[in-house]
Amino acid sequence: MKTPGDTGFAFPEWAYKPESSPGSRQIQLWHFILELLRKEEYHDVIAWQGDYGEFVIKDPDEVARLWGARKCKPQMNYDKLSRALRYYYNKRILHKTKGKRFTYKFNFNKLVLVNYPFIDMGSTGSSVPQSAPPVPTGAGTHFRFPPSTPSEVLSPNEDLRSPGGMFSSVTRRMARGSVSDCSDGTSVNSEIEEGNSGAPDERGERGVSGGGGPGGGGGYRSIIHPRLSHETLFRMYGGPGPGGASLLAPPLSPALSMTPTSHLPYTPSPTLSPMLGSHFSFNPEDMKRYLQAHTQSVYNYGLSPRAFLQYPNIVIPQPHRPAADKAALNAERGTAERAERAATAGGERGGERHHHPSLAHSAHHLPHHPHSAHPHPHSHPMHYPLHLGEEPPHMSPFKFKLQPPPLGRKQREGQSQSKPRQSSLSSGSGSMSSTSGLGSSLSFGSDLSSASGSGVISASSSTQSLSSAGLPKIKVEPISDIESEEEVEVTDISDEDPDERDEEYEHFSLRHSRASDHQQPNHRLANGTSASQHHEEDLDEDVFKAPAPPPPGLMPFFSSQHPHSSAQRGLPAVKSEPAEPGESNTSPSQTAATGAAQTKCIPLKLRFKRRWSEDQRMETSQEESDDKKVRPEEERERGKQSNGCMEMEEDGTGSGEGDSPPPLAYEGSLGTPLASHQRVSAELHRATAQLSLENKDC
DNA sequence: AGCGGAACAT
DNA sequence: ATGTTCCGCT
Repeated sequence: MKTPGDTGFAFPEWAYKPESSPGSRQIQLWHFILELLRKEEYHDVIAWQGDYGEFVIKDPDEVARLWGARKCKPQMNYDKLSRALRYYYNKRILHKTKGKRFTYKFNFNKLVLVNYPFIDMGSTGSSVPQSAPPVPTGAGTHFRFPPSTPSEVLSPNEDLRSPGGMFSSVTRRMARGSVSDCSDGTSVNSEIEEGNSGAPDERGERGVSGGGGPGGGGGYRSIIHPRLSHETLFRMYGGPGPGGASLLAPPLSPALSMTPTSHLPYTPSPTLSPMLGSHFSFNPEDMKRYLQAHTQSVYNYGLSPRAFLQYPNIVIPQPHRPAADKAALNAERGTAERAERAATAGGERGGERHHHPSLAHSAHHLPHHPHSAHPHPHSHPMHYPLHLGEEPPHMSPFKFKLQPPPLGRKQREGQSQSKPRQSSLSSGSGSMSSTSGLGSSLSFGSDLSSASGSGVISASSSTQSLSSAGLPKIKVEPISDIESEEEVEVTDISDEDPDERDEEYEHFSLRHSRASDHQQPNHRLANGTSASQHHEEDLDEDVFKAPAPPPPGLMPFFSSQHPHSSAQRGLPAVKSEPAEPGESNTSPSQTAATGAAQTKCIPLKLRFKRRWSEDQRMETSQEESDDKKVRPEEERERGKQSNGCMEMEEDGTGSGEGDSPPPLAYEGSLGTPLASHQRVSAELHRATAQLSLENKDC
């Protein structure tokens, strides 16, 4: 069966294209870069090197060529490509490693969230290699880092296993889609494939083990997305099945598992990530680690709001807490296996720094089982989202900056002069749709929309469709606000987010703003002042600590009390409908009852605001610039011309998505009825599946 | 090399 | 929204 999704359900776009944003569905440069990085074949042109996420472009021209090929822009050169990379600075996706030529560093925090929201940062995974970015694999489980080997990333097989093994990597094989996107077939891919070739079949080939069942086996990659069996997924996420009430219960992100004790903590299957196949995937564990290590708090960073939106469940680690806590968190999910291996416990961070790829350092210990009970109040790692526990409603004076509508060049032009470049006249006027986003943002049901970006408000198409389609309810989002961020804190970046700021800020920031941080109206300041003087690091740290209000029972996420906050903002807290805000269900049970309940509530959209800091944290400090923002918005629509490039076609591998929709259930609402949940799940599944395909156009 | 503004393109 | 293309400044 197809799920509705197939048909037409609207699904969260993000699902399809995590990376790409709303508007563009094409492959994004960072994505492409990751693809290259993961492939050994390209190590001579680009490779991980240095700290986490750091990579060096050994052959700029070649990279540019490849990129140009992928985008059908033969004129591409490093100068242009680098310009594009520079745009990532503001987005925090990437940073330049100062002092090293052609060396940049990914800010996985951001990426992760975006792509794999479900990741819980709480846990750690295994060790990390060095620079390689994390790859999320499955949902729930863990993350791993792909060391330098690209291939691994691609192939999920490894995942199945455990991280440890994978590291070794060696495998390579495939490239297939690696690059993923679509078409690489064309140029890039082709090249890639050359290397190894065979792409085409990966599916069959690998075989995988998986076991699982999905239908056929499909291989490794497939394991996850395309064909995940529903069962599996469900299980993981808590399936709908008879027993599985999990869905209901805590709607968390799939990945996280539901805590409810019930059963299925995570599932047996190791990998499942929905997205894996498609683009590059990060391992969750790795990511976590990465994140933790670097950032620790999500809060700080701000993930992009969008990212969270979709996954309300994400658990974010609590802010600042010492390692210990973290560890605990991590543990939760932990698969025992990993844990064992890790054994080390110690040093996460420190270890990381090393550059050994090996996993040795990994360490995370796992203390307890995932679902076992945990004493810690707020620490439930996976399951519940972070803040739940604590989020006070606060609103603090953050700095959100709202910006007035930008004006742009267009205006400028108008005023000032004509454009130099083109003589034509476009009509300029008109269109600024962009602004819309800011203001509103309410997304209701569809996360996706928000996710997508522009969506903010949007209800636009996607949303609508949802609603219309029938999914309307899914929404789940209601809470999102709540979640929000609570923590968000600050970090330096504070400012930066111009773009999002609005949107997101509104939601969460405001709302929660919090008490905790009280400190700072402006993050930075605060730090400086009170906290410390150091630069970034301090900031981060501060950040971490800052918040912390923990009253245990307090956090009503959104539901309970939202009044103030939400009210203020005007957001409708309830976007969705069905839900349940109030109290709804909290029943549950188990363990964390309270917590859990709250948890459930978790908002869908969690969005955090601030972002990045992390990067900086590292060594370079570059951060200062946060403010900039990019955003020109103007959209003019002028004529468009077509280009003609098309080249390719790729293998088609992909396709498999149609069928099985893996359900990820994360819905978030607490009270939401099962049905809704299920739906959501289904949708998610679908989305996931599709993810793989993601791109393909050109 | 690298940065970033602008205008233009999708 | 994400690049691409130019280009001037460091």
